[in-house]
Amino acid sequence: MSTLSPIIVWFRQDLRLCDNPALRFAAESGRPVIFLYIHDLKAAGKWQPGGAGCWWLHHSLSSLQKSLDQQQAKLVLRTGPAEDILKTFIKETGATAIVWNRQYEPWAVDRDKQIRSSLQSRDIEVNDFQASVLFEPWKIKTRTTNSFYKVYTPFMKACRERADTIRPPFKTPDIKHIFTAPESETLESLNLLPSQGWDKAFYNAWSPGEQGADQSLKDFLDNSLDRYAEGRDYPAQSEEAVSRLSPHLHFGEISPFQIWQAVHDYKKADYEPDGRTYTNEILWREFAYHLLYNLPDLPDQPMNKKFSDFEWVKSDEYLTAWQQGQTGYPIVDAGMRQLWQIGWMHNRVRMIAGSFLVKDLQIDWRYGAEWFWDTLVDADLANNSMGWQWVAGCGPDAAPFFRIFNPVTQSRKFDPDGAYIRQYIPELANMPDKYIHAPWTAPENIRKACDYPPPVVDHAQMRKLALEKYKAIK
DNA sequence: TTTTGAGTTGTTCGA
DNA sequence: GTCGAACAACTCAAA
Repeated sequence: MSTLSPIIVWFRQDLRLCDNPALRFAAESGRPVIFLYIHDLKAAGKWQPGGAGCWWLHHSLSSLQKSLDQQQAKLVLRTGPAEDILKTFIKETGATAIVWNRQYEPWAVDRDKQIRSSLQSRDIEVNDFQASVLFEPWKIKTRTTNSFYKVYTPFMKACRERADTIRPPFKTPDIKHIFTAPESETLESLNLLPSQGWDKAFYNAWSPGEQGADQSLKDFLDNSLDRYAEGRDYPAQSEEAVSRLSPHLHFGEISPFQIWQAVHDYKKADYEPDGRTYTNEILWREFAYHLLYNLPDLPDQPMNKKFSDFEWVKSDEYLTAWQQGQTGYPIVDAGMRQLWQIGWMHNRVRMIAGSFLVKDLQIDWRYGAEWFWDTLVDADLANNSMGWQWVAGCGPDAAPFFRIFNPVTQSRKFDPDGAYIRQYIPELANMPDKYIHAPWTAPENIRKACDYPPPVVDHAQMRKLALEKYKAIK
């Protein structure tokens, strides 16, 4: 029997048992372990999880509960400000140690710093771990100026030079001592699920939780990795060759270490170019965390300050049309409806839809970021902020101002037979292939037979206007 | 210090 | 139909 006082494993965005350094530390400490999740929506301020994120969180917590149950352990749920909850909880359990895995969102960094010093002043042993990024965002520095990277390619090269430091994933630990679980709130009482039924289609599209994440990775390796470099651009279901791991990664149901290892282990000889293209995406994620950590303003302020003067259009009508998938540009609308239906959009289509909001409708990228934040199951502050700044052209590694996506050209190229469009826009089911990418060019009788809106704006005209505006802020 | 080369995902135009 | 160049100028990172 253990006479040691208990240790708390504070779960946050690391809802997994495998490759979990904090959990591993606790299990190896010999102390009785307590498993805690704190529900504190206020901590993140404006960036608290949106509707889709809450849906995922509910099911991910449920999955974690089940996994712990199998180990005869219990996940304790508590609601309230993290620091208060922890202090009470420590008093209640007599714990003298706590562990967690690090987060990098500015609000989380501040919160954790405060909690760490507050607990340490009460003689609580605090240990935190690197778990959700391959490289700590303060560790990768440029050779010449010893500052953080602002351009992806050199950052990526710097990461690859250090690839040998990427550790193999840890196994799920055997937890020998489990503390008798204190009282827990029920998962239902956290109220994470929507009261209206907008989440119906989510259930078929996703399996939140660690097992679902492992399965997604396995499916991706088995079916898609060896055609990823090319296939990743085609959003139609029958051709989709992406991993769909983004929500699992966001909630930490799987770690980048597990992915890195799995990709490198898988058919080593066939690593190029698909393995490299895919791991480059993992490194894009690293870059987003690198930027967010070093530039806490990233979610709200354009990196390129000239963009503070950009004259964005204020139009509720345009914004609503975009959000509801009623712009009259099928590829854009299909993407926005996919987002609404399953809380996720294929990356190629995110770029097209994002470009359309910012360059064709000329609406401030922050409105796009907010909408994505609320509707994406993979809403992630680092990825979302960087992605929108990139598409708007104001990011530190932005697309050149003249790179404006043509929604018709993109549609023809990446959804040639319109399968993706037809899946999400049933009104266009019978539109001939010839007109599917630009229905306004169809003869009137065909157009009239479909209940689909005409284009909200003229692309060629708006492109010209956008180019002029971009020139004006120089 | 200065120089040099490069920069995720594109489009259009003219030969 | 295909192909290469132009589309600005600037900032970043490394030599």
